[in-house]
Amino acid sequence: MSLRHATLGLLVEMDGASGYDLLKMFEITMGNVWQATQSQLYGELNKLTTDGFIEVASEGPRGRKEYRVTEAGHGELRRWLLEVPPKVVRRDEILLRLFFLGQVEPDEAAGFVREQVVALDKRLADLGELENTINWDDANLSFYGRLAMEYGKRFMTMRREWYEWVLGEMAERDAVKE
Amino acid sequence: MSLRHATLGLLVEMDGASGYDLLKMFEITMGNVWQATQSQLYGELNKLTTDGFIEVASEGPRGRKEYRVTEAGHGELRRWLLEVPPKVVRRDEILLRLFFLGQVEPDEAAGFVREQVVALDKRLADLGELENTINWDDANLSFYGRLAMEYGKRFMTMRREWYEWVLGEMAERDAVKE
DNA sequence: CAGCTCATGTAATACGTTACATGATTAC
DNA sequence: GTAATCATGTAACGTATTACATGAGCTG
Repeated sequence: MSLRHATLGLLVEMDGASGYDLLKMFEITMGNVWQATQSQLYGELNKLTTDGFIEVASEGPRGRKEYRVTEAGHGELRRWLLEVPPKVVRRDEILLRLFFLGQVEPDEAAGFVREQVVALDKRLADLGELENTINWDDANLSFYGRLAMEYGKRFMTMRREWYEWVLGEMAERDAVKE
Repeated sequence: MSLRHATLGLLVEMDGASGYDLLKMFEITMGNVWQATQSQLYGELNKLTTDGFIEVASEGPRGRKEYRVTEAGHGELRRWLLEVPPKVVRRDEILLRLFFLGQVEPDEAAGFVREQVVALDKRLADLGELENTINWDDANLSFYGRLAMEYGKRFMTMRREWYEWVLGEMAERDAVKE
């Protein structure tokens, strides 16, 4: 049920927005935090409306609907933030592959890890670029968004170091085998 | 489609097993990597059989079915490992909450972060315990499993340090406000 | 023989992805 | 006037969670 709360939270921070606006916000600021597709978002907005957590504040051109969080919605968000224990979902495709890399040749395994390093460096660069692009005008989004961004950096750096370490371990093992 | 490959990979490493055995293996060794529920696993085993990637090698007491990976299954696993680009899903409920912590009082927000630290310490302790429990007899599972475990440790440690840093940032901000 | 563990399955529901579909408005 | 952008929606399918259901075999 977290898409629901991500939507509510963003709507509060943005002080009202359309589905289209929200979608962009998900792409830009929430890339490292929570993904959402267009279909999913529009569906959720309708459900949130039915449940009374948001309402259509005004309608604009091209069928645009500007949503706003209701009192009930603020309550729900607060309840979720403080009372619902976070559910940690652990599913990492890269780690999963690593687990089974013993089933291919050592050089193929090392190649896989090196590809991940390249991909990671690209993402780190993208993150740096994003950091410069973002308009940190909202006080809350700015403070907490910056914390999340720092997390992203630390996470990728940790991952990079671990990859290097893995390559070292692999090299060592293969050297011993000779 | 990764449950499929997690199942194939584990079946290869275990050199054949029942759904029940696999389920335990998922719980014990794959906790930090890939979660699976009982329903999901049994369903996937039947689909894998239909698709010819695994087969029932023998049947035991209580309707037990011992599965084994077929040639086609080995090929599929190899293909997935080396040719299918890993899909990174970024959804982190804790980070998501952090993003919106500006919407509750500062002390409530700090309380939330502190709770996460406690939960993390518990998981780190569990991981250490798990490390001692595991029977690292299979050469591949031992080598790659150890790499994955090291990842788990580094990940949690990074996270812990970041939480500390977050608490520091929060304290600083609140001090400035006075 | 009672209770535990082993062992598999299904049904309902929720959540997520991909693709398709449509049309209004704006900018050039 | 045509291309790009804004804007929303639905349908089909795949994946995941929860709960229910059932029974065989082992242990004391």
